Amino acid sequence: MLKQKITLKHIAKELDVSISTVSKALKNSEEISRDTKDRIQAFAKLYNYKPNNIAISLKNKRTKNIGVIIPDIVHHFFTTVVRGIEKYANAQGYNVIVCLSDESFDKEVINMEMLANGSIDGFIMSLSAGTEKKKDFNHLKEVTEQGIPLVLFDRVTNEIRCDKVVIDDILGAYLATEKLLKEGRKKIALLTTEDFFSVSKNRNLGYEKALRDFGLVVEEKYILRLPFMDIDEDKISDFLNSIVPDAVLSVNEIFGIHCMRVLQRKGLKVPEDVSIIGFTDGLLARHANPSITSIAQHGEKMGETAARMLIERVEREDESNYRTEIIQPTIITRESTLNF
Amino acid sequence: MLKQKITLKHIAKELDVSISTVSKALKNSEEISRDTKDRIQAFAKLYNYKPNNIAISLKNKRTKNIGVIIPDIVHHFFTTVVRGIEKYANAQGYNVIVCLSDESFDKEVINMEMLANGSIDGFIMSLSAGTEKKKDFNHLKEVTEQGIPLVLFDRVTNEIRCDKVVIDDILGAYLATEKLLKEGRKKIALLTTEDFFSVSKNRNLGYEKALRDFGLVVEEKYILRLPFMDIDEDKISDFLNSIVPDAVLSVNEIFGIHCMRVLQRKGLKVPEDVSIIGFTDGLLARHANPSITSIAQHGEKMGETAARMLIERVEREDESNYRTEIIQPTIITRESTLNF
DNA sequence: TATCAACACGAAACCGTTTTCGAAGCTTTG
DNA sequence: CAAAGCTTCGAAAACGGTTTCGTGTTGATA
Repeated sequence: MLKQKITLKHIAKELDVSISTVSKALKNSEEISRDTKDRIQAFAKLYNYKPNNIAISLKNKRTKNIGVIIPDIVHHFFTTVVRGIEKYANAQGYNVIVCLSDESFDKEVINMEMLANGSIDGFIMSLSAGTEKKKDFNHLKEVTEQGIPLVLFDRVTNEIRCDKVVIDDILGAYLATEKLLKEGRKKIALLTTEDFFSVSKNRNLGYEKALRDFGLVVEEKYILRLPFMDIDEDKISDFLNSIVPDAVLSVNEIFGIHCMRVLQRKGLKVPEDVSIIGFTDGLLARHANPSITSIAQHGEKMGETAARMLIERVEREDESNYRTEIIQPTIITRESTLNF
Repeated sequence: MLKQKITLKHIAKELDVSISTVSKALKNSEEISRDTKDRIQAFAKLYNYKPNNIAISLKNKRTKNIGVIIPDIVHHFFTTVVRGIEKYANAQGYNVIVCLSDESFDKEVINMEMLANGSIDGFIMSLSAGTEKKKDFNHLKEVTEQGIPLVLFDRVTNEIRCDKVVIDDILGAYLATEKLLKEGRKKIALLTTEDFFSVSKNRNLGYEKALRDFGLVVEEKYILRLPFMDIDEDKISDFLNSIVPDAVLSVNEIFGIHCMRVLQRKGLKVPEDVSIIGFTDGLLARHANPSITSIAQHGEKMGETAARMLIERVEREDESNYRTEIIQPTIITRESTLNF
């Protein structure tokens, strides 16, 4: 009952030819006579022969696997990136091995080591919070020094020379802030995280730049820095008691939506009294009531781009001209802003 | 500059011993003298030797890779399952190769074939919508006949004999409906999809059973069947014009949250006028305003369970006693119900 | 001193392919 | 008719490991 996988050796023995002949016949080599090829190919089809991937990988030192290491998978943005990677990679005949670092430096290192010993042809990754805090990139350095191609996306570092894909976070925040300013908003609050995230830092910069460009000053009291991934409506509530903004820019979806909840409970109307724009065009923004105007990061495009850069490098195998592709964010207008 | 990966052969030549000696020394074999082992191990450590995964896979016909095929990754439930699989698998030294079927039968088949030729030790999958509609499971049959272990989760079929993990959807819907009834609700609407999804069908059954147990009749006019993955607030609005429910049970998060939006725009208050319970305890339910009472499907536990069942079977390699583990759903009480 | 076990190591097969090279057997050519 | 050239195939090495089995050396024992 257990149909054992058939190998070249089996076919060779059965048809009384050599393994090499079978191999060549199945590749339609000119070396083999029409007759023999027909016999072998028919037999192979009958028994549904498929070459063993592992053996092929060992032979040509190519696995056709891509290793993807992301901090978290229960996260809309990363999920869209993975989808983009998957689509492009699959179309090129590559498989995607996904590992989660769980925002931990140690897990990131372990995962890289697990995959770096032949399992994959290259890495696509976004740094864990732990790594960004620690600023230790030796595991990345080791991998690139071994000649394994690496593409960093979103959470990147200048310490490593490799291909990168980022979005222009400064521009994104600028666009958002500009839109709020053009609606006539003057007291624009910023909900952000601690600064060690490269993305948050850049978003803060864009916000500040827009304010200054419009002749306003950046006031620290309008900025609320919340701990990463911690949703504490009380802190937001306290913040909104200390100042009364007429608009809010949030560097992520979660902070934005909870800010809206707090505002609504204080009896304020969105967008009549307060406009809200949030980063990340995810499910929450789309389905909230009112739906939230967002800065789209185009994760799927980012994933596709990263996969394209990686596969190109894997197949060209040169190690020069590292590029950084910059994805342009766009603003998606929804109900949480005035939109005239 | 390009540090080539070092192999047993390199070490052997450098230290003037045989490859077998190196291999044994690195495994601390008793056969090799303390002296030689020390030399070899020191050298290996110095040059950071790591055995090549592919070679090992070829030798022991074990890849330590698990293939996961899911319909979509930008979907909170599947994402939590993947996380559960990843955690358990990683802890056991396995890697996870994720493939997306995109709800398409053809892609599901292609993905399985790509992985079935040696790349993985076993499959964990949830059927695509296309496959459930087509009722063609030959690709699954082929794989199991080859002796490749398979675990189905959530969207499963009776046609295939293998391990399965499902949640008790009937119970979940029953619990939800029961809660609404106990709140005194009498006119409970059901938002569901077409019947070919095994999950939706069971949820409908649970809803109907609860109504009957409480002496109510199931009225078709209280049931709205929406196309899969299509969010059309107008249809919901029309539905809510034709009947006036005092509670709504939605078989997924999206329908539920949009139903709430429509109700709110009609001036109805949730939960004062209408209670809402939705399946899938995802981001939307958690962060909505008001937050939505949900049936938690415990995706992470499901993933863990599936991974455990698969790895056990891979490592025991027997082919009997297929089990179906049933995850118990639980109700998570939030703001969209009365909760007394 | 001859015998034998223990020790330490190497040769070789094997996993399933690909690919180079050599060598038959046949046909063509001068 | 001999040399050359095709056609068609097989042997063997290679990828990087693991593992079985054999063997030479050493020291102990009778």
